[in-house]
Amino acid sequence: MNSPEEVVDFIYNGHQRFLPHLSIDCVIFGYHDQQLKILLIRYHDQEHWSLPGGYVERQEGLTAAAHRILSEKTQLTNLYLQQFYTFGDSPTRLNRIEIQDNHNKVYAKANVAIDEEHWLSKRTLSVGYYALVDYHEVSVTPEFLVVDYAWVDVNAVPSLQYDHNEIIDKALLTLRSQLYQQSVGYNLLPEKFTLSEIQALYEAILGKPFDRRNFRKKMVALGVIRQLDERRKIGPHRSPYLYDFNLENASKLQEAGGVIF
Amino acid sequence: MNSPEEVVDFIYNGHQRFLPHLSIDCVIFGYHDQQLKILLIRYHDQEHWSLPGGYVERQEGLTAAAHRILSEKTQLTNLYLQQFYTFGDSPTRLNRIEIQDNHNKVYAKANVAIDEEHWLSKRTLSVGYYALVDYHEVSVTPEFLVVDYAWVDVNAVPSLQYDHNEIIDKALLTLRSQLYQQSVGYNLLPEKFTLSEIQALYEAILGKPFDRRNFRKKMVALGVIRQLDERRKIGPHRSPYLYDFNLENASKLQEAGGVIF
DNA sequence: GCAAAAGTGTTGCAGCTACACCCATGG
DNA sequence: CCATGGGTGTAGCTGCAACACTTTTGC
Repeated sequence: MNSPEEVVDFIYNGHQRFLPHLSIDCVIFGYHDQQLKILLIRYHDQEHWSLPGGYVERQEGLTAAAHRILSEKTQLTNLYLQQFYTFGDSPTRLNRIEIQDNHNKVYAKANVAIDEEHWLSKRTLSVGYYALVDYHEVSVTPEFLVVDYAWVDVNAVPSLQYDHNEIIDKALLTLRSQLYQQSVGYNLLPEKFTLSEIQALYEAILGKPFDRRNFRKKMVALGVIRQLDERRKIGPHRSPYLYDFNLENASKLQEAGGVIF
Repeated sequence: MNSPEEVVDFIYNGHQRFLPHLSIDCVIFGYHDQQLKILLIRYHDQEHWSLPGGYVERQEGLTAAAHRILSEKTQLTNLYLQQFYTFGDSPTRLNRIEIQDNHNKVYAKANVAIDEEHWLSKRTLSVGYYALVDYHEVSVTPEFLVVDYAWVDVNAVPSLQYDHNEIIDKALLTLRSQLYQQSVGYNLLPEKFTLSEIQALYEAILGKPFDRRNFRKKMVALGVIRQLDERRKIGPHRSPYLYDFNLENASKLQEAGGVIF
């Protein structure tokens, strides 16, 4: 929604296009500067930041909706996207007055107001998806109601709107637990990378350091990555080997994963 | 809904009480006769069986709704209940005609019909919860529209309505992957049990046999169970020791679980 | 005494952790 | 030649899998 007209249309006609009472919230992970970051946005006249999100069209699959919303926000398609939980317990989700109030502050920018019977004033459940994106390829779409966006370190997330902090916590837990089953890094790193790079990524995600030698052995033994016959020049140091992801093996890991015995 | 009057009231006034477009489906696992079973129900004039489910009240938390629905169906409270996925992709969920048609067959028993604008004819997303219940304590409530119910072995689930087979598959995967983190067995076994009993349960859930000695070592080492200073008489055989669950340890396992490194 | 179930211990292997020294490169 | 980062191997430990014989009990 890039213009006041589109916002007004959304307010008055959105209920025909979208399902009420249900939204999708996206935890978009990007990796930059040795840090795992999350994309946050801030709506007009709102003190707290939010997760990017959207609504599901009436005849649209849930997964399709998540992909659409994400590509609307980041201009990226074909992302790694994973549903992790559906949130419907937080008291802030049930507080009509607060919800209506917040919406009205935001929509004031387009000179519209909603009353308590409006579909956007109602209680909303939210399906959480997390995405892994290449930080450098993201170009956040400037939306009319979004006055600011920022990539924040996962360890320094401010207090967010509604239950969005809880959503991020759960997303991180899920991401961590799936790190070795899915080829998570595939979407956060360039096609070819050095061992140090992927190790730094894993350290950022899991929040702890690893031993270089053991890390290499584990990743190669699991078949997650493959060493290439190629090195990269990196200034006044020895040239490190490049690696890439072994995607065939990843799908096998995925099938076997989860069940321990 | 135990009477035609309640059904009629639900049809005509349910939209005031419940959120539209959203349901909860429950995969209720019970354990009996060395088999892991699932509770299925069959609605009036429906060929296929279904999972028990229900709707979320407008001001009710999602988890609270799941508990309410489950206790309405089984008369049990305080169950182990776990959300595992939200389903909104299956084409059968988007096929209005089929949905309306099926509903009308069912509701014909109460002599009511719904048109395509009725809230129950609309596309519905479903939040999946799985529950673990003590098979013996369940007394399935006879509902007016439910003409039959059955406990079926997880390995012999018939073809179900909509995407309910997919829901069960995902529930089983989740249950299996959480087996050693959560004290899953706690809800499927009596308070005290023999090693053979819990081993048979784990074999039923994971679908493969284990070695008695290794199984005991693992369960005790993980701190999931504790051997008691008590035996049980079991006819013409040696009296086995009893065990119970070590719930304190379970919560620790849960925190550590998931993240591998 | 016999049939059925339960109790129990050891060995080998695989995979993880901990750990330190040398090499390559550019300035 | 030096500072920085990269490459590499081994030893010990833990945890898991494989495996068989003896004990208890009621009939």
